[in-house]
Amino acid sequence: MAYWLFKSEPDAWSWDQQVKKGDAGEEWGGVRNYQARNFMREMKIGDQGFFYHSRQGLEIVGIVEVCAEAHPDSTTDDARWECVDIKAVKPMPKPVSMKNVKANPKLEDMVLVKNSRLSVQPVKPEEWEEVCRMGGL
DNA sequence: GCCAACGTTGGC
DNA sequence: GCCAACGTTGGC
Repeated sequence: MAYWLFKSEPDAWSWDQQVKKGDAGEEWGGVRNYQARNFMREMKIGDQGFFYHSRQGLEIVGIVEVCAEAHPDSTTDDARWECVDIKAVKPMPKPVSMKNVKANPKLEDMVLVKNSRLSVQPVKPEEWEEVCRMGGL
């Protein structure tokens, strides 16, 4: 079981929209970054991820689960791009903000802090536990 | 809204 | 294959 983090601007695709999709989930399409795509190729069904609101919100608002492994991205004909499907699992009782993440020494190596531009990122198990604890889970 | 950081593109 | 120019992202 691996852990990940998915970033989205709530203007484009928000946690609420993701929740409304329910167990059907939603294709995480539109990613045009090789690093991010490569991480999606590594994902397995059942892997867990944080759902993070960038630009507006700047906080981890919920937990999602991978419900389809990497497949061609339907938002393009370009065969280079693939994506997974994810579904909402549960919201964070207390969303964990970027500020809180930065203030926590245990999370100083998180990709979210180190490379804030990467839209799909791996999360270490110890980071996962720490963020869940901070989020009230 | 600004702008630094990063990834990609394309001329050489 | 280098690297300058450009476009985009995302925290502030």
